[in-house]
Amino acid sequence: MRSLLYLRDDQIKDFIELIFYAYKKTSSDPIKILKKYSFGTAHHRAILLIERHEGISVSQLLARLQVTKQSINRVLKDLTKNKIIIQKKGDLDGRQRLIYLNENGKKLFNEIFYSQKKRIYNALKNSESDSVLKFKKVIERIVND
Amino acid sequence: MRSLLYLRDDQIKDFIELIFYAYKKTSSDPIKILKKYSFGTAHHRAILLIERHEGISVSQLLARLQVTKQSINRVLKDLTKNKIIIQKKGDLDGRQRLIYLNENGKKLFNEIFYSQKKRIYNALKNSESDSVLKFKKVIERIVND
DNA sequence: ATAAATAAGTCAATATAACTGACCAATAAT
DNA sequence: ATTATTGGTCAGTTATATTGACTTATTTAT
Repeated sequence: MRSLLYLRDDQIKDFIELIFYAYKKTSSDPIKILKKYSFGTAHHRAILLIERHEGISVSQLLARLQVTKQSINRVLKDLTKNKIIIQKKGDLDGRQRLIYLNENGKKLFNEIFYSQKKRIYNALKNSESDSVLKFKKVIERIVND
Repeated sequence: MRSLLYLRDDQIKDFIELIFYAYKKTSSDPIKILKKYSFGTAHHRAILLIERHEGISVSQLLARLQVTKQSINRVLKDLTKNKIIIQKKGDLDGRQRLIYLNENGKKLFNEIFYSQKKRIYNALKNSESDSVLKFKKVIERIVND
């Protein structure tokens, strides 16, 4: 196996470190906003997923967040109490409780998203579209084994 | 402001989601290995940083992990007890306790790294070097505001 | 030489976010 | 009618981090 310059161990270690900091930074931006509701990162990730997949079921949310039922339930309770989400009984499958952001929730999402968008936008605006698309392709390959 | 295709809100939301999964996946690969020592993600991140910066001081480690002194101390105690690291008094500044992996620690690091490397390597091996370099540039821009 | 600042470590109490395991109710699939 | 699935819940536990106060050793500044 050729030892390609861009695949040397040091480069790969760099990538692992960078991925950690990228996550850390993009997820820490909205913390001040979420604190107003005493929400944490668990609530944050749930809100992002619900916005991207309106009407998602509890088990789908569970699979995406890779946490347990007990864990997600605490979060969903908090979000419901604070009138961020509503849950509707599924039409096709009455066992499911499909989750939607309500008006309040959409407002909160936009606040959160704006704080994260700034970081990503600033990072990408000076890159060529080619770089951005290639970035996306590579990160997708990392995510999907 | 032009609404560039690759900078639309949906794309940016994709990126935020992808960064989360990239982090989640690269950090979950080594969990089985770490469980042998009853180490968690806190120990994991410390080991990675110590390997990349042999002789790092406690306060530098602290700053990079962005946790408190009390928090890192629990981890360093565990790592010392399990003979993963050693701490040496600094030559230039005797107050510092510089941290090094010992032989055992290097072995553990290699085990961990190999499990993560597979994922990154497989993702990158079929990409052109150009894509990989551009990926790195973009993620660096995301990390450094 | 003495005082102030810094690096590291520690004690105690608390918060949070997750976990395991067991169990139940409603609904769907066979 | 039986079994499987979706979701919810109770109880107990673990991992990781926090705040705040305090100590020791060492370095820097006056």
